[in-house]
Amino acid sequence: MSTINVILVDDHQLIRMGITALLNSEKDIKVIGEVTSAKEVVAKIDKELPDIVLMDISLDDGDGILLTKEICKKHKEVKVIMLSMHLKEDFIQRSLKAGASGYILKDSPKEELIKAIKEVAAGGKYFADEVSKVMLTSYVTKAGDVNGKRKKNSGLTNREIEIIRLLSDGLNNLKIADELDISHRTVDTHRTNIMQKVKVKNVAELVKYAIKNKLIEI
Amino acid sequence: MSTINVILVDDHQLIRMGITALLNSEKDIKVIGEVTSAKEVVAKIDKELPDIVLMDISLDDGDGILLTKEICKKHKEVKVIMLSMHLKEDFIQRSLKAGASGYILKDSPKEELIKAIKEVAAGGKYFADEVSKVMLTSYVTKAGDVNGKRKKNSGLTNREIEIIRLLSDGLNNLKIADELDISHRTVDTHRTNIMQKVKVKNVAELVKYAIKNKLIEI
DNA sequence: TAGACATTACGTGTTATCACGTATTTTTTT
DNA sequence: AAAAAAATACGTGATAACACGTAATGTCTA
Repeated sequence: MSTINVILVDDHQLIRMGITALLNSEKDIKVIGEVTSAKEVVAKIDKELPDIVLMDISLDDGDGILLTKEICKKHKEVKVIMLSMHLKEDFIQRSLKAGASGYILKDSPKEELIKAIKEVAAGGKYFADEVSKVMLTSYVTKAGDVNGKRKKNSGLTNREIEIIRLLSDGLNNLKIADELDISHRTVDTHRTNIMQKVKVKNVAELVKYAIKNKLIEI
Repeated sequence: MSTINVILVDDHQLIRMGITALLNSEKDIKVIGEVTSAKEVVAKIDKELPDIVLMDISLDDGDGILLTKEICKKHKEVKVIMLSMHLKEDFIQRSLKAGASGYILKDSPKEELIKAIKEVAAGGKYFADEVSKVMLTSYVTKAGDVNGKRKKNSGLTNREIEIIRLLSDGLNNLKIADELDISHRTVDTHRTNIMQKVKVKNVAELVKYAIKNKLIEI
């Protein structure tokens, strides 16, 4: 088996170092690049074309899920594995929808990370045990629509959820617009619609809603 | 110089691995134990009596700062260095008060960690550059006097906490003023002071701070 | 292919927030 | 009693949020 080239996206140096140290002890896997901020991710991947991207889900200056979406759309041969601190059903689902091939937790045993990389590099998918369990539970409880068509999300669209998460991160309309590459007026529209849908009247309540409904991590 | 014995307290395996890998490349430093939960910390330290404890500030099942206090009180020869994800003035000051000898960020360069350990093991103190800057800023802005008087005005006042609760409930300045029977300009002042103290720049971040610090419930 | 929904974007105006301040009064601590 | 801290309040100005709208595309699907 040829070497699996990995690019690591995480804004915490110690975590990057940990993973790198861990992966370098595997001879089949090579970390060919590390990226620390959302801004640099796409350019780096365009340039290096790795087999696997290990993507931290919560970057300081961006959103790992959005980046994943972009990457998967642009480079079909590049596989993305999400790295997350916590088990959040919403994150898992949105990661999958964005095109991620795996989802593992930062406190999973090291074997799991290596296994995940190998499996995904071989064209498969990999989810940590706990993640699979959450997915299953969710699948069961959401039964009633077999075709993966869930709608009961208080009627929030994907875009709206994205906006909520960025709002909750403390970004203002302009920064969100910048992040999503749309007009700030559009963000304003989304915000208005969101407020109406979830029946809140300001950001404070929206953040609490987002936390309550596990749209964001605290 | 004899070997510096380190115990590592962090609930995330990958971070523990990263730090261990990093430290083991230094011949003067040896990681003699890893602890993953708050419950086990004190017993482990009682038993091993390390030179240095690297303490994650936010453990899943406990509070790194409280543990630090306990350790420092019990074992004067054991030095604690805090490991934190973020620059929070409040955390820094509480850590110092608890007896920590250092405070570094998880995304600081690796040299910094090693330097910190050596410095603290030698009886000194070490703070990451950014941390020192926050401490200085705080010191300067809080001291309106030239005499270099020490104000350790770290915590939030009762009134400020009251305001945070109401803000987090989605009330605006006017409604809060009404609720507390004070002028809305006073609320504005409190809000400004709060934002400065906890180093956030808008309500979204403040709500998350409040939840994180258990000032409010969700 | 017509209809529904999602996403995009703008106009206009009011109100709130936030960032600078300064400053007095009350309460607590020394 | 003196000093420090907390709580009170105001001035000014820039920027952002919020509340109404309208409306053009894009996308999915019944």
